[in-house]
Amino acid sequence: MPELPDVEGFRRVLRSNGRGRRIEKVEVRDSGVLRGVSARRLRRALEGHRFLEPERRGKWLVARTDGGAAVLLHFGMTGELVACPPGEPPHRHDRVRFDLSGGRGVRFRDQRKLQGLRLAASDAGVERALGGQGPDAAAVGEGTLRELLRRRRATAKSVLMDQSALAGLGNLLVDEILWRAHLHPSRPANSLTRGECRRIHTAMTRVLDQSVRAGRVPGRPTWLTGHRGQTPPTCPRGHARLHRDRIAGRTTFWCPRCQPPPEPADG
DNA sequence: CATTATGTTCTTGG
DNA sequence: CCCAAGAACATAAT
Repeated sequence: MPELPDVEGFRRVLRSNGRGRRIEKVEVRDSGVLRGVSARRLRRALEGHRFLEPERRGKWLVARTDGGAAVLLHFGMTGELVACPPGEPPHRHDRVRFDLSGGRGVRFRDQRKLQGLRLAASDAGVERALGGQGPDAAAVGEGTLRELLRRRRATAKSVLMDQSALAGLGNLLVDEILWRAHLHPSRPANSLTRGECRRIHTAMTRVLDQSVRAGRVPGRPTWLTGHRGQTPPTCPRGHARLHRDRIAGRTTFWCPRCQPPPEPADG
C-alpha cells in the first residue's frame, strides 16, 4: 500500500493514538526491520518519553518524542501502522510494538521487511536522514515541479517516482497522474511543455487531495488504479484496452488512446 | 517451478 | 555526470 496517502493515514493513526502519550514499552519482535539501530538503543531512546505531533515527509513518517529522539518509519511495499491495545495478541507480521499510556498501542506491521525503522537522535539527525528528498508532492508548487522536470532527461515516470526529485509518489499514483494528464509515461521529462507540466500538477493535486482524504489510493472505477486488476484492463474513460509495459523498472499501465507514445528520439 | 507485488539501493554498462 | 536495466533485499500469492 504505502505511497504518500497511505503514510498520511498512518500519521493519523499515530496522532490519534500516540500523540501526548508516554511510551511505556518498545518491543522489537523482529529486529530485521531495524536499520542502523539496535533494539536496545531504540528502547533506551524512546521508553519513558512521549510522542509529539507526528509528521509525514514523502513516504516517511517522522515520530518525534519529547526526549529529543525521533523514530523514522518507512513502510516499503507492505508495511502499515496499526492501532491496537498492548494486550491484543500479536499478528504474524507485527515487527515492533509500542505500548503507550492510557491502554493504547501502535504496531509496525510488515510482511516483507523491505524497509523499516531508523532512529534519529535529534532534528539534525532527521535532516541528515531525509534531507536528500525532493519537495513533498502534496505541497509542491507548479513552478517548482516544472523546473525539476525540465532538468531531467529521464522518462516522466521515473522522475516522478524518484524520491530525490519529488517525494511521495509511487508506481500506482504516477500511472494515475499521467493518465489524467493525458501523457505517456515514457515521455522524456525535459520534453514536457509548460502546459503539460501544468496538467501534471493539476492531476497530481487532485489525485493527492482525494487519496489523502481516504488515507489510501482509492480503487474507484473512475480511477485508472481501479482497473489494474481487470482482465483485460480497460481505460476508465471507456473505449481502449490498457497497455501494460515495464517502464522505469515497474509495471506500468497506460491508455493508447489517451496517452500517445513519444516519437523515438534519433539524435 | 515461474511470475508478480504499491519500495529503495547498488551495480553495470551505454 | 546522466540514465536504463537488472539484481538484491524478504515474503506471500497465483
